[in-house]
Amino acid sequence: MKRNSRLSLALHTLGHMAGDPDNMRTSADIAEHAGTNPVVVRRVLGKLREAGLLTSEKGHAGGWRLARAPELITLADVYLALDESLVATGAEEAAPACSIEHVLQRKVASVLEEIEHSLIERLAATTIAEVRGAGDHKHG
Amino acid sequence: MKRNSRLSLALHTLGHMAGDPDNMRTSADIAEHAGTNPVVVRRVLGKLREAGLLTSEKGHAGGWRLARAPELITLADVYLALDESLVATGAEEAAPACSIEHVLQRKVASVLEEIEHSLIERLAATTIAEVRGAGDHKHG
DNA sequence: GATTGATGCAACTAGAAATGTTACGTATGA
DNA sequence: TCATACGTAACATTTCTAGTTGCATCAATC
Repeated sequence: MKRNSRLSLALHTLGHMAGDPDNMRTSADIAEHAGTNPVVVRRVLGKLREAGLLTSEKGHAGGWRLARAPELITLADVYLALDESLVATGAEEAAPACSIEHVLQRKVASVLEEIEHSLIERLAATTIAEVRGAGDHKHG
Repeated sequence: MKRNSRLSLALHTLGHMAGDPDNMRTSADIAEHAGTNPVVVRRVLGKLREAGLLTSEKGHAGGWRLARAPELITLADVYLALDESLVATGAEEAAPACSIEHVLQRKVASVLEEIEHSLIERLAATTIAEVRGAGDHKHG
């Protein structure tokens, strides 16, 4: 796979679940559909569970399920749950040579943060239900 | 450095140049300011030159300079020049098992493309001049 | 209670992608 | 002619992510 596969995998899986929310799915099933490994699935879905988007159950009849209606899960929820940080960079070099440098560094960082915030706002405008099927064809 | 360092380096350098557009800078100078290597700088700035944002000159008095006023260079110009693709994923697995899978894959991809498009629109709303200093303090 | 089948988690491997580095060719001005 | 700076290729290093294996834990079923 390539970059952004976590986000892609998460959206893919949630989209599936949105079509049949009561159905419990195992990580093995999901992994096969997504063409990856069950452990990878559990890793990603574990993040979503921490964020309260999914629930999981152990044992014989265990598996994964949506924690709430797909109309109430936005792409921003997913993005934030995965700790993605697409545009914002982490901590840069601590102490630059001159103070102008320092000001510029902070300015660049703040601009990028602003962009990231705009991105999250945009993500919040789309729900998993919309990812599923634009609302026009339901799954029984 | 870490991820997104190309975009960060580009904005940093362009911000510097915006403060004194007539000054010619060498990749060695820029690299020292940014705490990296001249070759890396030339790599990144080369992309910006291809996009027409910068000009470079060889030889004794050579170096790098803005190709146009910083007010006319947007963050979208920079982003696109660097061939960044933050949210959109490339080609996925070609043929999924069932057709529902196929539809869902395309749907996820199209949603991500839409998000990326929104991001670029947002980036186009900010110029290098604004990155420099929010427009209130100029450099002579 | 034993078995089966699921998650949870840790450790390790593998591979890809980005950066960093060295070296050399080419062009330009002094 | 020489010093300087870009252009580029080749290679090394680092970092990130996915993939894999193994085992503990827990719950339903036999």
